Amino acid sequence: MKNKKSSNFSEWYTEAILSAELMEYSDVSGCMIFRAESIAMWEKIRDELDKRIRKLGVKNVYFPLLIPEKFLKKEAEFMEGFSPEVAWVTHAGNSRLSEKLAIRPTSEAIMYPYLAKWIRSWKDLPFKMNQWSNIVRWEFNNPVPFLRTREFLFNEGHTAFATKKEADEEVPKIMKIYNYILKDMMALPSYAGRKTDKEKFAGGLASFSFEHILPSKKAIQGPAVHQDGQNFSKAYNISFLDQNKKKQYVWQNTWAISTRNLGVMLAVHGDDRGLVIPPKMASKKAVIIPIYNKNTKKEVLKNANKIKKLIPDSFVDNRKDYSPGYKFHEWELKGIPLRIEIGPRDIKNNQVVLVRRDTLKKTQVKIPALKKTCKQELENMHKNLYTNALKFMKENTREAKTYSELKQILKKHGGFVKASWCGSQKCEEKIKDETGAKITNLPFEFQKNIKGNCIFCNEKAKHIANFAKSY
RNA sequence: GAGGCUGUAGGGUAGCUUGGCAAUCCUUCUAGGUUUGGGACCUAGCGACCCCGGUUCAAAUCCGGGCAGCCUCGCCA
Repeated sequence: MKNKKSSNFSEWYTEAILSAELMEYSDVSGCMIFRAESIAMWEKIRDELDKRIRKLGVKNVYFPLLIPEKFLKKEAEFMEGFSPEVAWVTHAGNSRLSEKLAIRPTSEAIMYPYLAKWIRSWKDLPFKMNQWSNIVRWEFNNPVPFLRTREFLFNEGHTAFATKKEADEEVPKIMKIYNYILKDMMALPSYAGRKTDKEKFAGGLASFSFEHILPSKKAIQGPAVHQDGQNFSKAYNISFLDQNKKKQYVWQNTWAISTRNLGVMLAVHGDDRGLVIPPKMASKKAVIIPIYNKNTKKEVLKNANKIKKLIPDSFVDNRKDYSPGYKFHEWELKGIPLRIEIGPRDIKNNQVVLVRRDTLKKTQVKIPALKKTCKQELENMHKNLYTNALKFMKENTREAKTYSELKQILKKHGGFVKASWCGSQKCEEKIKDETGAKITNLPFEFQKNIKGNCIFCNEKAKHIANFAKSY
């Protein structure tokens, strides 16, 4: 690694991801190549989410990539929110298409006309579907691996209910699943909360999100659940006859987690030696590095292979012509959670040298205890990564009692700033204009016993908001 | 979409101010040999001036335009 995380985060991040072979730039700016190891991580998220949403009765579907322009225009606010970054297909071969087709920036517009067709009766509800898709949002900002790619992957859950109550009840269930993925798989802390009306999803009623902090002390949005209310159902005429034969519009939710979160995870946990993959996200959890010479080679390799069988998701790096030191560096860069070194000296003592990627601490472990120790160390590593990340987030969450304090903290430290807010969009906008910080969300955990006055207008405060400059 | 900085082999670089390149060094890669407890060594080899124009006898170097990367700002997941 040429760059240090602490002194040059952006370049460290790009260097680590490219050299760990997770991603490659393609010739189309912003459209990046997700290489095998990053897709393997994405698949872990996918599998876990699938497993959990299936239990809620959600079924996977697949809708077309291309959306007719007229579909997209049905919901005005939504269209307006996305139109600057929609990519269009205008030609087939040399002939111009009679209607241009949008490459989906998200799938509401292609899904909902058909939902309108499929949902007729109260018996058709609730209707719960999910799609794993690639979408294109043609941003004009600098693309950054995972964090900002023009094409990215996400899940998009789309559910429809007969009543607002049912739609409301789904929100915490989905939030809980996302929280599991963030906290228990990716070792990522976050502030979960409600978006303000200004920041919510275009065309929706309310949005709930998880907000993370990057090492650069900027906030970045994680997964989100949007309550669309009846905005889309009215625009796309998704209605049903209720038990009283009365026409009703459905209440809808959408929810998503994207490949951006992989970037957040890599950025948060990595160090000056490269990436650190949280154990539950690593498809290879341990690398076994044999150390031998001509005379001991056979013996060492034999023992290394035995250990491979002992430790789940481990592999032996038996490449010739690479010194052990070279291999150490390579796997540290790639972030494999555990390294097991085994050489003649270890074999003699019936032990190995175990090194954890996060602490880099070496311990000698007797082979009979190795399986258990590895399992334990992987758990400890997960806890340690989460604890450190949480500590960083908390250290970078400050409280502002006055507006000038807010400005000062943002300027001096960055990160999140807790401050009381009256709830008016006017104050929110003015603060954003003047400081560059927006309300990332209104964290659930901050909303108890609200006292005091709005930091900006001094009216009675309704919320404690998290302000931050965001990615 | 606006501004600033940058662009030389797979990666990292020297050269650019003052045009003379037939392009420096390290690393990776390929072949062979010797090695292997924290990026081993020897020998041989492959590999680049972002693109398009212009100025000039001559352009990596100067000029114009594009594209791409990095950093701010707006927007987003």
